[in-house]
Amino acid sequence: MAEKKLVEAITSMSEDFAQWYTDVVKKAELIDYSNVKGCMVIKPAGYALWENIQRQLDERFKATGVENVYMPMFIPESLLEKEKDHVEGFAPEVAWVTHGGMNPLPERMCVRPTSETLFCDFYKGDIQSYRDLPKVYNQWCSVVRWEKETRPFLRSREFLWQEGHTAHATAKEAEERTEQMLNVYADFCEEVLAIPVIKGRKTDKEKFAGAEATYTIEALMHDGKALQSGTSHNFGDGFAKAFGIQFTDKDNQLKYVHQTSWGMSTRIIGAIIMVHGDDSGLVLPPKVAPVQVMIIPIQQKKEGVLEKAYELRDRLKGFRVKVDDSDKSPGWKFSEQEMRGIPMRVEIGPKDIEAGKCIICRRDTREKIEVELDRLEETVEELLGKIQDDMLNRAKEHLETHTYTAACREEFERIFSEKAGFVKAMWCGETACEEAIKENMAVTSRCMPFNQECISDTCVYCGKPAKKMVYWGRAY
RNA sequence: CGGCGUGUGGCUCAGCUUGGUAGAGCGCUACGUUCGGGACGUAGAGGCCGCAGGUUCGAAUCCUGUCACGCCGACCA
Repeated sequence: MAEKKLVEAITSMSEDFAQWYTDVVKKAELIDYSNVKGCMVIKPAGYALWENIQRQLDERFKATGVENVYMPMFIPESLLEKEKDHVEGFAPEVAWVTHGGMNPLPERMCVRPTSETLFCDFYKGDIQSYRDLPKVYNQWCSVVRWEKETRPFLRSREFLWQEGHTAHATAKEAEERTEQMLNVYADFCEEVLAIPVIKGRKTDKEKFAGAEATYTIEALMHDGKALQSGTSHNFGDGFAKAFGIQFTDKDNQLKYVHQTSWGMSTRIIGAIIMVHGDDSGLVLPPKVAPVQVMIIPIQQKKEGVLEKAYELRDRLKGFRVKVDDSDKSPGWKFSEQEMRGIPMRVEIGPKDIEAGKCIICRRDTREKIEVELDRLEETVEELLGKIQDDMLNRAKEHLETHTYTAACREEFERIFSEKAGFVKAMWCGETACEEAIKENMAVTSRCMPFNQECISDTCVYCGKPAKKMVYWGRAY
């Protein structure tokens, strides 16, 4: 990032990454802070981004047979308490509703931190026969978790997400669905958001409260910290037993269903910012950018300039395109377009019109390209595709060059003291060892990747026989 | 929940030590000149200084309390 700094309003990444993040979120006009700590106003630019994520993810869900539903936002305390591990996991961070108007409620209710219990309660009554299975439901909603420390998108007290909840006749089918949805997330991140991810399984310590197995996709941010970007849980029949969700199978036996849940939240917007952003602001992959092309007229008061800009806009109707016809100076508009992460801008002024050309400037590389006006549509299409591909490739390269391998404890500790990124290392499989690593090194296990490698025979930390290769890192 | 910090026009902040007419820059409005990397001039509008007590002839400034927000830790998507 040795580029010239064009705008003072954004702190540079190298100076203070956290401040850079906050500056970008604000200057790109994604959110405003609100009067409630940890709750944010998502502004048009931020919400349009979420809508694009939502739409494309939803299409991918539906292609696998998912149906959307909506559950209540309140959970009676008695219902939340039905699954022991689950309530222990979430109790510290739920918000309680105790009154209706002036009157105390007979039973307090929490605002959903996640809706497993609600889906289970519903499924209990809705499922009788194997013919009622599978249930493959999803809801788009917000949930509330009363976090102590909050950051826009990364950790807010209320956040938007989707939560899928499925019920199946067999353990095998549930496991398949769990993995299938993890793959949907991973493919979505890579193909749409240009974010490469590591797919794997969480250790027992890190898995979801009440789950038998949690799968995760982990992405690496620009500062070398990890971000869990989507999760998929296999509950086995644990919730089914706690809630009594039974069905009569073909063999006339009463059986418990096997369940899964999976979610992706507005947190992914934080990942987009921290994977692709630079010192000039946000950089959006063309496939999710609410505006893909900003046309900026130069000397727009001169005869014919604005008209030409509108004409180009009309010719680019197949893309998400806008003309910045405000009366700011061109330099201002350039900076504005860059801070907002709009993938491409078209500069058009009297000189260009005379020459039958325009200037296209890529947001990701800031490369300026002179384009014949009659080749505009094809050039824009080609360049948007190239930007998308290049962004993924750069992110992949960053992931690769910031993934290290440690064979022994000395190496493990040295890498984390000198570098930021993922470290692949062997692990004995014991929670106590994992806790010691966290305690002493402030490093957590991110996942046990599906693509296992054998780095050594012994645990990188305690030296006992190794069971799994683990990605370790510092996480958001 | 612990540590640190901040509350003064829309925003960023100065003023507070040593009490005495509420300030600057940016933004905003109007008009004009500009326009290829955050242009400029002129004229305007906009504030009971987070809130509540107290001290004082007099409080943005001193004292007490309180609330809110931000950052960093512990916990979590």
